[in-house]
Amino acid sequence: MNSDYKILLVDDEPDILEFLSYNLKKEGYAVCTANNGKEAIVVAKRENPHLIILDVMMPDMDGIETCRELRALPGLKDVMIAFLTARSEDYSQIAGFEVGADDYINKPIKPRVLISRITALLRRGKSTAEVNQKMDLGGIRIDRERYVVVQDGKEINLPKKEFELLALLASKPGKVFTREAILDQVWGGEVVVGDRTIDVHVRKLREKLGEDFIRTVKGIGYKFEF
Amino acid sequence: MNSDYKILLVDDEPDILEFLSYNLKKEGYAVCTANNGKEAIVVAKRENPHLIILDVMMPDMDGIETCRELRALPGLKDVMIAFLTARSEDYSQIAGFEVGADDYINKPIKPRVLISRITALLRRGKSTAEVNQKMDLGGIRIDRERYVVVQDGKEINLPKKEFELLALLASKPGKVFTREAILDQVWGGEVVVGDRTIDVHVRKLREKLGEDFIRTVKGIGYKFEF
DNA sequence: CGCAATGTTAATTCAATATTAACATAAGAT
DNA sequence: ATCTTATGTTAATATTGAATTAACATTGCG
Repeated sequence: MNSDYKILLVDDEPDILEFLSYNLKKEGYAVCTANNGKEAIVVAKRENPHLIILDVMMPDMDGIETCRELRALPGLKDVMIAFLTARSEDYSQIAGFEVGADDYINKPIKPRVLISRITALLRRGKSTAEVNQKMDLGGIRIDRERYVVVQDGKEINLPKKEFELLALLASKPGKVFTREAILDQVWGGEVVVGDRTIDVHVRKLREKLGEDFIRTVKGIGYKFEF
Repeated sequence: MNSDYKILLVDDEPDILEFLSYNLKKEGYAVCTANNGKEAIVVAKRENPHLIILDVMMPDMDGIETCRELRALPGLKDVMIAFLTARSEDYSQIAGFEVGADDYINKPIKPRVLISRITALLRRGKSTAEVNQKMDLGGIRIDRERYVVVQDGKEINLPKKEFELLALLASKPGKVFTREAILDQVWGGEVVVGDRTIDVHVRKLREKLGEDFIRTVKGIGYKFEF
């Protein structure tokens, strides 16, 4: 489903906001909006969208300027940014790309083109967004891309099941995962394995990482803590 | 200097080819041309350009089809491809993005916009394209241009598949590439070859470079490390 | 205490990968 | 074209190391 993606629309004209919002929601995207540049920055910080669509012509702070400020925010380095321009404004295409835009979209907007364009943009952005699947907790970093766990700078290579188990527990530190849930997530629904299997994997993780990271909650399951 | 970048222009109208070529060369880009889709594929394979600009409307094989075939070539996964379209042909924008285009450029073409656009495109592609020029890692240098691998000063000639496999793994040292990803990148999407084929190529690389450069991550894939 | 849940270790099973050699195909040479 | 060699692929078999289990030990809560 497209709702994996959140899109922030920024335009001073409510009609356009409405029109875009309607079309994007219909495709299943999560949509949030802002009426001007200042608001856009606030919302962007809060919502962390995957894509921001900026009208170039706006009072006070125009799209170019907004884009520049957005790009300066640490968390928003990897967001895709597209500009909305009137067909004739060539100058803004130039300025836009210089300021770090990923695409521009001409008005008047045709829904089919819009959607197609956005799909392409998000697909392109995915590569970098996906890379950031790293977690960092209590001196331990789980690096999915390289498939290693880094503890105090040392790389630890874990076999698949151990890695996935650790990743699951660490994905919500403090939360207790029942054995059932663990089997379901790490092993996959249908697989049936013996009772002691999880314990053994936990043992190995404790050997490799230290005894204190995974805690047993008797009668319930296991949790990661640091 | 811009001449780090090679651009392939494809159009059936000599005038346009001439016009674009002139403007791009003036900016310092290396330019090569083709008059139709078939020719484009031949030239692209030979020249390995960073960016291909394709006219959508061409006799025989149109831009969309050409793009599809280009994308299917293993060596050209990372090329940037831009389409040249008449302003009205919205349909081609849709089809174009679906087929893996990175941008489209409207006719009539204004030099300033063209250059700005191309700069942006190349910058975007840089991450992957530039890396593929020359990499230097742990005593190994991969020289795409000369298609050789240099290890401790010695030149090693690798067959195509071995070279591409090594180049892929080395393009992101440490990153684990799944077999699926490897097949997709090195062999190309449609081709179906057995799983053991990859192993055999890995073995040959290990024979030639040493056992320790390619590490297998059981259940996941392979990674390059040094 | 007694019992059920969890821990531990080592042995076993099993699946993924490695290896080799045979076969197929493409590229170059004559 | 035909021969020749380099490259690519497959199939059969071996090997490795991860995953699982079995057997027994320990814990901790009612």
